[in-house]
Amino acid sequence: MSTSEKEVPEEARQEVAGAVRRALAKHGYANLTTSQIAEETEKSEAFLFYHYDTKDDLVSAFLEDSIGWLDTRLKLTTDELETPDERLRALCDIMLAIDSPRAMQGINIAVMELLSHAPHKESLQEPLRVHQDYVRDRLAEEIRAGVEQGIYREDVDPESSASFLQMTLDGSTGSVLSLGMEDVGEDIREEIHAYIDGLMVDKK
Amino acid sequence: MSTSEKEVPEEARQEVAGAVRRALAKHGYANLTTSQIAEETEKSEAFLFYHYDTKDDLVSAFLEDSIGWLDTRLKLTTDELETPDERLRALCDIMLAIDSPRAMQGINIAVMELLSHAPHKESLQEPLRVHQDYVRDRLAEEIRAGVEQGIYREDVDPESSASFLQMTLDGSTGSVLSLGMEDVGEDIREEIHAYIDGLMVDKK
DNA sequence: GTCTATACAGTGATAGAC
DNA sequence: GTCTATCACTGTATAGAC
Repeated sequence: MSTSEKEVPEEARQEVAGAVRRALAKHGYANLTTSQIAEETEKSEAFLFYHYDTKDDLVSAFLEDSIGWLDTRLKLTTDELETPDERLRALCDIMLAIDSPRAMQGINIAVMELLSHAPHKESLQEPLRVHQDYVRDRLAEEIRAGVEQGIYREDVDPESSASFLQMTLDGSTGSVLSLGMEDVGEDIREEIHAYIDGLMVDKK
Repeated sequence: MSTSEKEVPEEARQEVAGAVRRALAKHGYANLTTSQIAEETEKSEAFLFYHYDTKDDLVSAFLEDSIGWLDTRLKLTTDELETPDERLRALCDIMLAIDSPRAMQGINIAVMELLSHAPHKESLQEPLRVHQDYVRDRLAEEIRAGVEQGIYREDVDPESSASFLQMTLDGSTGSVLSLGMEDVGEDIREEIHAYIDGLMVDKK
């Protein structure tokens, strides 16, 4: 981390993170340039390099901001739900970016893209791992609560099921959103909810 | 497609496709340069531009070659299996790149990476869609056969289940392989096979 | 057909004025 | 702190020799 976090004022951080998000949405990571990021700002390109040392740092700033954003969004939604089952399904819906604001979709796609480039870019790995772990832990948390409350079967392993759900959600973001198959989205959602149904104790 | 396919001799196609695959595995798509591709060849950089018009065409050549490669590999494996259920599970294992040759893992990761950049690169979309459709159709085919033979439940929708499986396989490639969580791979495999178990008619 | 050499257009990052 | 101007460098693609 070439840019120490304390140095950058909150206002600039917000502006940069948003600009990177919009630039990523428009141009993708592979062709992302600092001048494109600057275009999404009211400021100039030099503004970016005054606050951050390198282009990598700009992307990292976006990633950290996204995790915070996601955190807030997930808390907001699940706080007003009663049962673990409702919360688990709501979490999946959010990650599927169904009925979500534009920014959420942008974040999901961008994270997916960065994820696929992580093997070749060390600086991306740690923040992405934090992001992935955070989501999986939230899923596992609700599944575990569901098991304890007798909603899900005793033999359900919260960790494995959470990983499985996350893979599917990631994959969905990757191919459904990326290739623009919007119509498949609803199908996938139903399949995911069917999978969750399968976790529940048989109600006869 | 700026480079007509007929023009390029088979020998050159093979050499280029392999070089792109190795270069992609080493450096990733975002930082891929034509000189890196040339380094994976016995030839020079100009050799590439003699046979192909643009860098994009080089990547497309790799994609088309990969689909052919995958096709052969899938046929080879499934041909020697008896039941749709065995074949479906074998297909999933291959896509998970478990016990697969290096080249297969490289292809999976590369396809994943290209997939995530597809929204921003029109030239990638069609070959990738072909690839995705091909895999999903193979999965759906076996599921449909399984339903017809009474192995899977009557109410299983082959298309939806195939999509769901594919999302999970893609997601697995994306995060498991990309972030280097090799140990999670076996867990995911078990969950996928458990999902397939869930498609089967209850044996009581 | 393949090479070496190079043209030409960006790109990330900096300098110095304000 | 933010700008304009600019630099050093890399990357794609081409020219011309062989």
